[in-house]
Amino acid sequence: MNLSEAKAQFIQTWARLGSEWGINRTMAQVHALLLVSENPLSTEDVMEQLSISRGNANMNIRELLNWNLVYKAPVPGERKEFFRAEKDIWEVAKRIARERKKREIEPVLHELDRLRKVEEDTPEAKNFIKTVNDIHGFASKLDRSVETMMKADETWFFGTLFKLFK
Amino acid sequence: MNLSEAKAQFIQTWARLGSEWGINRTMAQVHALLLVSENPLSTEDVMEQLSISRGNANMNIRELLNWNLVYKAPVPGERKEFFRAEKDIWEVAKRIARERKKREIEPVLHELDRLRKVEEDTPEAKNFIKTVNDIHGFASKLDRSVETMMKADETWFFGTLFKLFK
DNA sequence: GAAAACTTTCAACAATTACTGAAAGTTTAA
DNA sequence: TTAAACTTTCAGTAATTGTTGAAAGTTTTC
Repeated sequence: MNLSEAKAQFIQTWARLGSEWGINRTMAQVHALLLVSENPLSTEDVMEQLSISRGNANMNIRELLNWNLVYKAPVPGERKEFFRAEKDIWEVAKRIARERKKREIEPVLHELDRLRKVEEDTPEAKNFIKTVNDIHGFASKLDRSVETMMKADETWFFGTLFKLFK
Repeated sequence: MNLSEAKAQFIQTWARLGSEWGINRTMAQVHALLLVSENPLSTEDVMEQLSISRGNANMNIRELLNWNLVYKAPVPGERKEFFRAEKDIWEVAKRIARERKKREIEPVLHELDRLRKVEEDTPEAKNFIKTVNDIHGFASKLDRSVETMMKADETWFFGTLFKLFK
């Protein structure tokens, strides 16, 4: 297998994974493309290499900047903007975790907390509250674990995890 | 807030969370409905309570059975099938993790492994291989952690995790 | 063994989500 | 200050994904 073939397949794999986890297919493709590009790319490069429109490229690059997965990379002597991806995969994982936690988990935790306050005293209501409570408790433990992970260092994190799980 | 209102909102919240994580909205709704239902429900109950068609109800219930998140619950004297959800939230988490790991993570790991075998010796190829290697390594550590989690007990798991992260 | 009770399938349709491309907006340099 | 270089927006369109409902399939009962 040659390099450009392998790169193309990597982009596809990454895109499929992304879309299975609720991340826009094209955003994942752009991310993958930048991950495997030696040098920073411009919007036009991305458009060409993925055969997508200017608007689409722009939107997805912007979104990747929001997620902090991609940086602007000024190229001396060029007026155009260039972009490069964060390549430290532990950083990437932490940033994705941070973003999804903030956008998706925290609102749910808040909502569940609200739902615990059902004002009925029937056995049925008690049962409902128990279910919601259980989920809330679990989700906040998970939330706190992610929080901690985000402050930790990869080697330490997995190292300790593995010793633990021996 | 009264109970039926709260249940309806719980179903909505669960459905939103599901769709943000790549799970079909209706499947999540059905799951949520069964989670907050005292007694097992029949396909017809689900159809009515969520205003969905027979085909749709059937498909999503079947899928939930595949994920092991829902059981058939024979009701004595009834010919119809009834269903109830697994309510132990730690079990639910493990089963979702198991299913997604199997369906989505493992194929990616396998694919990444294949991509490491680029047959070129340029610096560019070396760089590509490094990126793929890093991701592969990270993903398999994660994979193994999930594996371990699935064998563990909730109290022990979070207990140890928290002591660790003190 | 046939009809009633129930479950599953699937082609047509509907809803949702993503993309395009042209126009508007912004920045830069002379 | 203006025109060139570049970026962003967004209404219309396309692609994808999910749903319906009627027909086919299956199981149970008598």
